[in-house]
Amino acid sequence: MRFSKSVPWSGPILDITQVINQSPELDEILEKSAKLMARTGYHGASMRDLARVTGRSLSGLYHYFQGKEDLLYLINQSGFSSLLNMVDELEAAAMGPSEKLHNLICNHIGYFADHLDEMRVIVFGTQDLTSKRSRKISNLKENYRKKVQVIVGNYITDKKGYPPDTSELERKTFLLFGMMNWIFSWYSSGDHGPAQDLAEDIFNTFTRGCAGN
Amino acid sequence: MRFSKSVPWSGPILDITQVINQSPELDEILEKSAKLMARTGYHGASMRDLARVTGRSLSGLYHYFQGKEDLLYLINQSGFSSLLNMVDELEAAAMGPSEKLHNLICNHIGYFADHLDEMRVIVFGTQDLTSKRSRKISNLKENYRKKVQVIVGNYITDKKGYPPDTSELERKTFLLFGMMNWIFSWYSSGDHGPAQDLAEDIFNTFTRGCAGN
DNA sequence: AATACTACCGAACGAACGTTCGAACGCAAG
DNA sequence: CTTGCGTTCGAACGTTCGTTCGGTAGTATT
Repeated sequence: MRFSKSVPWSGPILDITQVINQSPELDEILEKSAKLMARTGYHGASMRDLARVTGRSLSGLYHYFQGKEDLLYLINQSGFSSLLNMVDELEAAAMGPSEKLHNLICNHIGYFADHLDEMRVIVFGTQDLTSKRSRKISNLKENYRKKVQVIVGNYITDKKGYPPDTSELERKTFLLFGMMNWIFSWYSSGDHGPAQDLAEDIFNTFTRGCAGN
Repeated sequence: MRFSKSVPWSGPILDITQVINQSPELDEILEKSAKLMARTGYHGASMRDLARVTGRSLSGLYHYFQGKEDLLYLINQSGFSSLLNMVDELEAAAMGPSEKLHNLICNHIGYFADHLDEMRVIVFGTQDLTSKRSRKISNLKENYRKKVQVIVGNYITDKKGYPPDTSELERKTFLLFGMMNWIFSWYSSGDHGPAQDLAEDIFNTFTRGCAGN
């Protein structure tokens, strides 16, 4: 038990870094909530709306989490933890810099395309979380960004024979994130083909874009 | 007078396509509202919050517009109209395809960097507008996207000697928008240098990225 | 049969929301 | 001086918000 005061079953373990949502019901609630919040934003989706789309009663929802804000926190944490897990595996893998960058982009785009609604919620930001939680999510995000930046840096170093200066590397990494993350606003697999084709296009565009000085 | 029922001075002309905010007070309200909404989102900024940041009373605000939703509409309309005006001028200019694309990116990034808060509000979407107004903004956005796509298409055609197929062109255009628009989430002129340098970097990355097949 | 616990709900609470209304102010025209 | 108008405001309206509380089934354990 995590909470000294006895609570029915004390909700999800909110302080853990890993993605262990030990309840399929909560997972379903998170997914359907993200689907709604992706359209309306966090404040735009009321608890009554969330009760309706999850097929539950208003008060019944509170059995799975302690407050509305938990939903936003869990959606963000789940997303960034998954991305971090993927890049951690990639870090350890035996691969050339180019292949690593290619895999990174495929993983990122693949996850994004599979969790478009959650990613849309994440793009809207963490302003509505308590500052402590907002900082926690920001740390996850910054960790991920730095690991991606290392992979991009290794690629450029390998390609050009010398490392890029930090501000150029940082900027290029942000441009890559731009191409990848902006798909939240336009991509659907039905209209624009499979995610892997898109990942391929981004990889080609970015690597060729890094070609010159 | 625009409204049959006599109203003090009837608010802004909301149905016009151009950016004619005939009141500097309204402009100031829009700017300060965008600054707050960029952090909190539309629903996250209450009319009482907006009254505070604009230095006015709650009810006093209603002299300059008819409802909270007008603010969101006007911010969106102002942004897209400005972007459209710039690209319209560029369309008419006598310039080569490469120079046109270069100017387009400089204009877009320059406007974005100068109106970061407004652009952040715009990125959050028009879900909170009435469907009629939401459609109006979507039309402006789609118009802009198509004009940019034409310029990108002319550049690629000129560079490769033959036109790209539509789905490739559409995708490349979205990737360009990704690099440009994603700056809403990271760019500040203090930390990352002047906007024109950034525009240069995006132009180089994109054009080199279009080099291959 | 009694107990304990999980899962769930209807009803209600106080707070905050967007909006309205009547009244006041300053100032230029009659 | 009085009138009318653009501008601003405090107070209040009805609604919706997130959350809480008391209670009820159903199930497993004793």
